[in-house]
Amino acid sequence: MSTRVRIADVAAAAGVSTATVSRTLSSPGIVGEETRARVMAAVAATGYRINAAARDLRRQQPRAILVLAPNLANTFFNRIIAAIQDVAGQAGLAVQISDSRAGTDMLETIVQCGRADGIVLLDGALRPEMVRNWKLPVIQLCEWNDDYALPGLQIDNAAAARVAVNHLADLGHTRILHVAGPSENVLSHARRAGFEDAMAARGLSPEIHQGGFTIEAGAAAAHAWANIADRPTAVFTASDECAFGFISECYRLGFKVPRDVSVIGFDDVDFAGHFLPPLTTIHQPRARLGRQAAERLVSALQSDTPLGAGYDQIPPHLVIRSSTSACSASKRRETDR
Amino acid sequence: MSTRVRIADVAAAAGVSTATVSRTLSSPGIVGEETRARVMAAVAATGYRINAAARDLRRQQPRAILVLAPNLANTFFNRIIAAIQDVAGQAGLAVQISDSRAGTDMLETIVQCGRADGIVLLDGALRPEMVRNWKLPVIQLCEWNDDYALPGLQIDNAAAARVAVNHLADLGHTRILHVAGPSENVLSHARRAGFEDAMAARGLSPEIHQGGFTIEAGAAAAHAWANIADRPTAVFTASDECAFGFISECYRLGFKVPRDVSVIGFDDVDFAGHFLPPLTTIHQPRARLGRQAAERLVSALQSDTPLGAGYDQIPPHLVIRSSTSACSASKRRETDR
DNA sequence: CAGCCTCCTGTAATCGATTACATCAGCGGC
DNA sequence: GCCGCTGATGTAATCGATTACAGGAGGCTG
Repeated sequence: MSTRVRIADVAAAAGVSTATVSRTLSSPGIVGEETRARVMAAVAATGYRINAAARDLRRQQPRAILVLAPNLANTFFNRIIAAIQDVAGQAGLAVQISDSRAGTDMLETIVQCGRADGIVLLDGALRPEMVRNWKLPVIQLCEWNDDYALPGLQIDNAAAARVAVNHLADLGHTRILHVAGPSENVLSHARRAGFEDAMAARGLSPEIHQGGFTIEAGAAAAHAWANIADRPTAVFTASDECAFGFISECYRLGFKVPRDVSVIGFDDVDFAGHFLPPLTTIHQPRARLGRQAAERLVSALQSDTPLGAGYDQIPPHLVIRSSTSACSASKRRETDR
Repeated sequence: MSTRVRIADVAAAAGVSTATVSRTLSSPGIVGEETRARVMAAVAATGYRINAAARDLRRQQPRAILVLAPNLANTFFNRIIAAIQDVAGQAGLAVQISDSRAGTDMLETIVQCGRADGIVLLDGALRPEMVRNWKLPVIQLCEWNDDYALPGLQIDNAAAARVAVNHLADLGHTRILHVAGPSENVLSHARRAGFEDAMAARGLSPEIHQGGFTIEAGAAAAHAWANIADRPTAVFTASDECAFGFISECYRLGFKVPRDVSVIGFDDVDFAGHFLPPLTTIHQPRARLGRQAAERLVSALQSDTPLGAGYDQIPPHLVIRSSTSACSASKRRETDR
């Protein structure tokens, strides 16, 4: 038994042809009952497992989906990928993952080599000419790019930013700083736009610090914030990581949260509720996002219908914890100078 | 161009046979220079990409590795998987991921269907009879199981626990509590054994709370700790997550870290250095672990030599931050009662 | 010039499954 | 008894690449 069991071996063991074995396995209904039992017994006895390459070649579909993310090391993607894997696994599809920043040629090879039936794309910054040229069904998730002309799923980032601003404004804050994400990122844009909208609607003037999604960017923003003469009393950061960095650095500089500054994050990563202080943040239902995107893709693949167009937007949900509190600006102003 | 470009199309465009195209692509050295140029031009002109299923079938190797992890949603795996993907990508191998807890039959199908050349196994709790029966090269990573009889790579968990104990003992702590991981987990055992060893070597009596790796387990452990009449002054937890939960809950209960209790975590996850207080913890070089395991597997695959046996153990490295400090037991004891 | 070797390229078998088509048994109706 | 139909199964072509083997061109040696 050193060599792999082939369908012909099963056929021989069951005393039928390979066609019958194949049919028994893929559409049991059309073979005779007694034959089916014999074949199943032979399959069990030989320990036969289908050869994926041969099936894929003949059927011209690999029964797999490809997940492309800009940075697999980012903890944000975990639950998303886990959910995709879960849905795909249920449907009998394999999951391949790749770094979407691997380089154009490598990416083309990965996508075009026929190893995947469909793609979940978590990166909005690839070359649109390349992406548009892909012949597989693609669904964008979290990030998006209008130039891809592809369907997508994400939370309503602009609305989320508005919710964040309104929460802070309701607490009495009037000087609100937004630590924005990377300038070229679509999420940064949407969140920043929502921030500016909501501030305008409240009659407040927006203040923006060009930051990033990382802990380091948050820490740097804290320094910038600390150096402002008349410091904003609230900060809305582009991500939880950024908020963590901001808060940690604030403590290091001698400030306290929310006493000296209220902070709202974005994402509600696993850890946000256990931070000190527990972080008020916009929740991203990552498992749900992954599941929903995967389900949409899988059902399109199974029914062989196109994915459809347009974006599904999930309404934002603010989780209020302890990093935000009512503005104590008057009190602070006395002690400040 | 609606249908996929095949090797025959390239051959026709270049005016050569399919064999020559294949040779040009896989071993350019053996075709004539002028021919090679013509073929390359034809490949570029047609946009040809090799069909993976056909190649895999003929070559009998899928050029892919499979990563099996017990819980993909766990943030611990991110950097490991990213590193594996990086190494594999460089070598032209695809990466497939699956949940190792998907169920025996599904797992068997995934492993045996011939989609992968080798496996990185992050789960030490699968049925040994199943794993031993796999015909692919497998390397265990982080977790291990002697009954698999497979090579592996991990940090020296027992030594790490000893380092943690020594650090605390050097700070003057004599009452040290270990919040252990899940009882059936191999990492829990190794860390606990190392803890007990080191305590014995120091002439201290080990105290153990049966906990877990999660934030919730840490929080529960904090309650248990708080209820001890004569509380240990230091805690060594099974994981960073557990430490976070422990510390958060301590604050909620009115204790401070490290003032009232020193805490050491395990893993040094991304976030540990930015926690409040920054967490003293055992560093797990996750990117390195992933890279090294992948390199060992890839090189075995490329040279077609067996993986070899035995475990590679990486020496532990303690990162000292601010969640541990010298024992102030005498001072505390005065105020305690 | 024969003989042989090297270098390059083409022909065709092959990997292991799927499936269109052919075949055959059994049955019912006229 | 003949025809046609249905349902079950076998035969063999096929998916798209790789590669063993064959063959031809050109050069070198004796």
